[in-house]
Amino acid sequence: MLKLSKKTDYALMAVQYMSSKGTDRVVNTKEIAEEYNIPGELLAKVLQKLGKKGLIVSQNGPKGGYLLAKSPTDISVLAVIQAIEGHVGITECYHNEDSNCMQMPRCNIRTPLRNIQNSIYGLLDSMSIADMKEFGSATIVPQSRLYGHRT
Amino acid sequence: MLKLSKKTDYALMAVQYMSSKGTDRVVNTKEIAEEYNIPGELLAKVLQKLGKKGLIVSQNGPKGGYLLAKSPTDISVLAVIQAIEGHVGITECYHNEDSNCMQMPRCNIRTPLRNIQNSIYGLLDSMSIADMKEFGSATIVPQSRLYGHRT
DNA sequence: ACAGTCGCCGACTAAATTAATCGGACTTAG
DNA sequence: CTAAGTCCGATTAATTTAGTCGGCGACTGT
Repeated sequence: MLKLSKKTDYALMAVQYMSSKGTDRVVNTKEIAEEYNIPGELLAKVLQKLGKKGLIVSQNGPKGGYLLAKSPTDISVLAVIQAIEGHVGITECYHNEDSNCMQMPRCNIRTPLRNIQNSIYGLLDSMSIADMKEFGSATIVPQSRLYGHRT
Repeated sequence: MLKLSKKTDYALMAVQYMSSKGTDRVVNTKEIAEEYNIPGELLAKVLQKLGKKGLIVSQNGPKGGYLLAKSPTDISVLAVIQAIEGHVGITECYHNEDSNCMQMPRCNIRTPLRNIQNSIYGLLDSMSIADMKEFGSATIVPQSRLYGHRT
């Protein structure tokens, strides 16, 4: 349905939150969960995934928690999404070799959809967490002229 | 998961198919279903939805079927997607008034995600069925420079 | 050294969405 | 008048997503 999952939302919120707290401050799961009314156990898993992907760094024990692994300008929205959702494909039948899609043989939409997908990838990759923060308060619309041949 | 539903895929395939058959030729559900190995009953509903939205025109009785309602250059990919999926929202908590999202009060990602969504909308709206056909055989990549400040 | 806080992990259940099927009505060319 | 088609709502099946549970391991402070 072309929608991000809740987990991904949570991931973006968390990363954004950490970003807002500075790069040095250790933040724990409970703190974020309470800030945004997110089920703690679920958020925990989300953060663990982000950790595994190297986007954030964990610190064990009491007073432990998480830190951003890099500068917010170096973490793309795409990276966060992919960390949680794995392969982000606009369609099943394209990149997935074992998708045994019945339409494969004659499919007439794969190539154009892949192009659309690539454009979306490009967009998501070009936006960093730092950018999100910026756009969050202001109302800048990063609308782009892409093809622009339709009205 | 940022993926189109099968129904939407079917819709795009069908419209594309009709487009390829010319604007005057009446095409029936079975024909398309067999061409692409799509469950007929399901495709039927998809086509009915496209009909209701005025993208295609139906013709009853034997030798009936469907026709594109307009030129393939005037049918955007977005229109087809929206005909099937209704409101295409990258996130729950934004446009939907009754989504009672628990994160609403402090959500720090709504605005930036809306901007991303708008960009995707723009992309999908700028691409027509006729464009898809073009990109289908060739391998043109309509990748765009959008922000371009990340490597 | 041990107790409490916190991350780590996998299995599980519940809920929601999507895919597909079924049954029957309406329309119309031949 | 009948067969080939669309039309439509209800239902079931399958898949995905959301959230829960229980136990383990790491670390800090006393």
